[in-house]
Amino acid sequence: MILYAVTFEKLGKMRQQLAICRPNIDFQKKRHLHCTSMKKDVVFLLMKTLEALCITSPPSIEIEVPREKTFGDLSTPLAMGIAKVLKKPPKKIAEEIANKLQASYIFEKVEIAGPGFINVTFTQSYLHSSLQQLLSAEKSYLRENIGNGKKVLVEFVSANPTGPLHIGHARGAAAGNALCNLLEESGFKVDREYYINDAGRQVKLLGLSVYARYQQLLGCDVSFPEDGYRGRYIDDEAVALLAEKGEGYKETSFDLCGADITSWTYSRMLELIRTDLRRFGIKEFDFWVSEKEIFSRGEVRDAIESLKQNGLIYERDQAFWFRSTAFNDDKDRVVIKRDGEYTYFASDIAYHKNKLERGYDIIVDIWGADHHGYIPRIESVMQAFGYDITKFKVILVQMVNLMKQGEPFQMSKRAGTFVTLGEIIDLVGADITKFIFLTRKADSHLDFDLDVVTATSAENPVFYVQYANARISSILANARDQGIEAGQGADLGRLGESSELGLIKKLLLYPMVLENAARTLEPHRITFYLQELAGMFHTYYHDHRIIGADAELSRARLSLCKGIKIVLSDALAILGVSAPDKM
RNA sequence: GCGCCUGUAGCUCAGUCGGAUAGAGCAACUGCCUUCUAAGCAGUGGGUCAGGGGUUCGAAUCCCUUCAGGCGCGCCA
Repeated sequence: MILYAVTFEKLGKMRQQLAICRPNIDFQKKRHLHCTSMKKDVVFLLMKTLEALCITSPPSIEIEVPREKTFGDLSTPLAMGIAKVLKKPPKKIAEEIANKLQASYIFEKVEIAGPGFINVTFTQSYLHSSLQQLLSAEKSYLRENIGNGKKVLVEFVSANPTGPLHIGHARGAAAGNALCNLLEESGFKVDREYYINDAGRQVKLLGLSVYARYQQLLGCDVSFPEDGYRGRYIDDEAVALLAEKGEGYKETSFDLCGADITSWTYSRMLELIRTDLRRFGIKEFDFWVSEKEIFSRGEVRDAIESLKQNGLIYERDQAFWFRSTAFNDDKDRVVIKRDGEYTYFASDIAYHKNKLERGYDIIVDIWGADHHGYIPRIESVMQAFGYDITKFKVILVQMVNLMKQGEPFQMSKRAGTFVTLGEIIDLVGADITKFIFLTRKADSHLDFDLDVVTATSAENPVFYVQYANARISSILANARDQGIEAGQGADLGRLGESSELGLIKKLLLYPMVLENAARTLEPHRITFYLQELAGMFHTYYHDHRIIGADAELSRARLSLCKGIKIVLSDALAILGVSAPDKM
């Protein structure tokens, strides 16, 4: 299990930050260490050791958590990695490194195992003082600033405003929300964006559908549009329209009143979407970008014109094509149709140009996995405007298979067989739904069985984690009633049992979990960590009395509990899941 | 036909630029409430990492190939 890897370039930077680069440093000195996380302490020491051994060319330093407890607390395969370059056997290199490391006060043991792993075990005093740091610094101790203020734009959900959100949108919303929180907490400056496809015929069709139902309500024989939306919510909108606007549109042709009805319905749909997202616990979007406005500001025209000037647009068969094959795409794409209309892709070009020009360091699009075929053409757009595609990341969110009693439940907006996000929230709950989504990586298929997720608590891992937090809250409250305040001058040295030391180590791994999740854009790693930490706590709780006769020991254990609670609630907050104090 | 994704325990899924004896939850079975929250704990069983080949100190992970499933390949939106 690799938790950290740095290139030597990055190490150079760390070295500068730490402002110490003498070889032959005194490993007994404490002052250079312990200003940062457990991982950084180890990486720093390894780096110094390599310097002292005049090893200057290794590719990277990886820090892993070994599977087996007997292999120590952390481990590095470093020696195997550099064996080839140094033309020395890995075990020999590992030995030299280990001998040097041994001298550091933070290690109880430094061992060589297997083909050349270096396994380190921390001293109890190191663990105790690290826990103390966590308790006093809280959030700041848990953070690795990997973003460095870089600006990130994350676009997600972006569902057409032609109806309520459904469970597929919810998965994208949960993923995007957690990712944004995670990046923000990792030192990035994040903007959340929702792109509204309000220019095409879909919105017009929405208005037409409501118009038809409205006329039918008034007994007028207006035929329903063939591709119209047949969901029940359309009927509701027609009823609402009648209630609000009266019979004023009766027997009026769509040409005359269509614009009114469409915009009335459209804004209500958008409001519905916003409400559902809010109820789902998704943080407010910073920007709602309207496709229509991109058109009306002339950005589509300008974007195509700019490509044209670069010779990337040509005419064929009375249509205009973007030469995306000049980049990564397998065929050129039409941007202006034979009838003179722009294609959907044309506004996508303009929209992504717009994104690029806003000066972000990283642009993340979260799409439904069925759009994966669009990646090459959007990447082509990026390149056509002279940007590096490495700053563009697409996260594909796989479909959710909604199930009922083990059977697939087919949804169709047009057909009207539809379970809305609002209904899911009422039926299942926002926390459960979000947590289940975040327990899988985005790009994996997911069955969401309404009967399973609502049935027993055991099926819902979110309770398991929240319960640990609530238990601790309850214990802390209990202690407070007895006049004991956690974290106040406790002697953490009293935490000497292996379960206690194990919990401390687990807490100290949290910053690395966050960092890794942020680096890979995979928040689900946090979810797995949470379940492990909660599990360790439940076991500990079961076997130990926190508040007991020994006042000193009680205070120490309360401090440990507080540390666990800090991490649990922090991680849940990043996932966008609540951490109740009582359950 | 071409491209992308997926294939890991009965089920749902983790497994980190390739690392040590492949993990968790659920389901099944067996125990644990006079205690700070039993939405909990402890234990047991469960594997040809879809198949085959290659790369190397070392492969679930990388490459090739076969098979199975999903999705995408519009002058639709």
